[in-house]
Amino acid sequence: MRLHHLHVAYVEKASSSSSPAPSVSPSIPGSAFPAFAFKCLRPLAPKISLPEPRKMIAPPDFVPRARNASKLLNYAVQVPTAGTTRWNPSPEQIKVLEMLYRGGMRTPNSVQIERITDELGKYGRIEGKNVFYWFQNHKARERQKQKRAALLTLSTLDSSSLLAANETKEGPEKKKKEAHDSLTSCKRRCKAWGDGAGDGDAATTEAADCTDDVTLELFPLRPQGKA
Amino acid sequence: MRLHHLHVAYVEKASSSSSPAPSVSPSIPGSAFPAFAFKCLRPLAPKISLPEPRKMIAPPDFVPRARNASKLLNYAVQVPTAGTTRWNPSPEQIKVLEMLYRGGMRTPNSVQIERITDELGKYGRIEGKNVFYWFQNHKARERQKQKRAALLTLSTLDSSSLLAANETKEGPEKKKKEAHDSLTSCKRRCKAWGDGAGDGDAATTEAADCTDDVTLELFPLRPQGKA
DNA sequence: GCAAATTAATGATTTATTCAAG
DNA sequence: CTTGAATAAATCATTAATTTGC
Repeated sequence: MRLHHLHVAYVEKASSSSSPAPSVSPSIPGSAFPAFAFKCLRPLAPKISLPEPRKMIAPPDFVPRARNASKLLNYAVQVPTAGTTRWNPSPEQIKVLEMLYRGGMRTPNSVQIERITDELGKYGRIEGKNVFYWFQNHKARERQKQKRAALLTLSTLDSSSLLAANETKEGPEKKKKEAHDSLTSCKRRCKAWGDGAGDGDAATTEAADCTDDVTLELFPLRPQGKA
Repeated sequence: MRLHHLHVAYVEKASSSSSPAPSVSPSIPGSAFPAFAFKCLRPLAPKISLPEPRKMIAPPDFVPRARNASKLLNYAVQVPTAGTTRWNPSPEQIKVLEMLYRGGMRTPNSVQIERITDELGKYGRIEGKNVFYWFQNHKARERQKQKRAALLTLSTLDSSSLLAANETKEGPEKKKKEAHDSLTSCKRRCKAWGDGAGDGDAATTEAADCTDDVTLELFPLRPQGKA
């Protein structure tokens, strides 16, 4: 009954970082979006326009994980030539991302990610997945930070049981698994963030309508358009 | 000093299965692979060949979840024309998927997914994400089924404490969070399932080399090639 | 002062849990 | 109730800080 949204991945230009010019690197070729930048195109059958096109998660790459391979068999791991490993966000990028986060953005949709990626691309190599991951991780870690602080506060003004001995050096100390949404009661708050319903060829959707509860514009610098 | 791997997304061919002569729903347009079908290609810099090219998850679609959207604002959700909502696997599809699962496949890589999707496309509408999700869910649910059975067995032959009252109607009953890998000791067994390291243009990798501990061929019916 | 060893942050995956369509 | 779809939590792995020995 819904539309089917075909997701079209558009390739990134492949060899992009030949001359990174690290700090601000203006010329990040292509690579606007890795792959998960698919948008919902043809419904596969003449469907009506959904309320929203249903999102879609992007499954992993299916390639098995190579846990500590590089460590185990580190034979001649030469040339750290250009940064090609994991994304290393520049201060500007982090600043903007945090601004957006504080603005209330939790899980940006494809259009938003595209914008953000495009914008942050000015400050260094970045891909859509980086933006996505950043929000995922940041959200999660802010939450757990808050949680920790919360129950530490509770315990402090409750019985002062000195549970500070927990994280002396033990990072993952079994976790409490409690207080899932106690303090951070804003569980699933503003889940409706834009739409991402790029219908068919209308890829130029504004996506600036997300006036949910935050009034922060995505990128005031770039109201619209690609240029 | 590490090596880096750049992951390059490759576009899907869009309309590959133009005339599959399917048994059930004939006109499945393209959609051989959604987007998460990227593979790790060139390292962007002359890196040495990794043990394996590092996988890459495919971040969700970024479109916010529409939990009960269609229910909340179900204004004129007309025409249930053709099934376009969620994938409804045909018996043949399920049969093949279960066969593959029993064969040992847990998380197929992109090449495998592509194949499976393409193959199962003969039996009805299907997308790569469906295959991916199926394996995810099936794995998870088989695991929890096994876990449940395991500790139920234990409790039965231990003290017969009748903990069956737990899941009368309460699906998510806080979970035990215990016995993470007690009975299902095969934790992360055959994680090495193929490679997905389609090197460069050699997209016609066999992907039939995964002779890990299962000898089941992916699709004996279709040894290789698209046609 | 620098480079190897160690620790802390955090980017990237995988797994578990939840939601809702059929 | 089953199960496809999506999100959140947990986990892993890599990179930057930091420390230590020279």
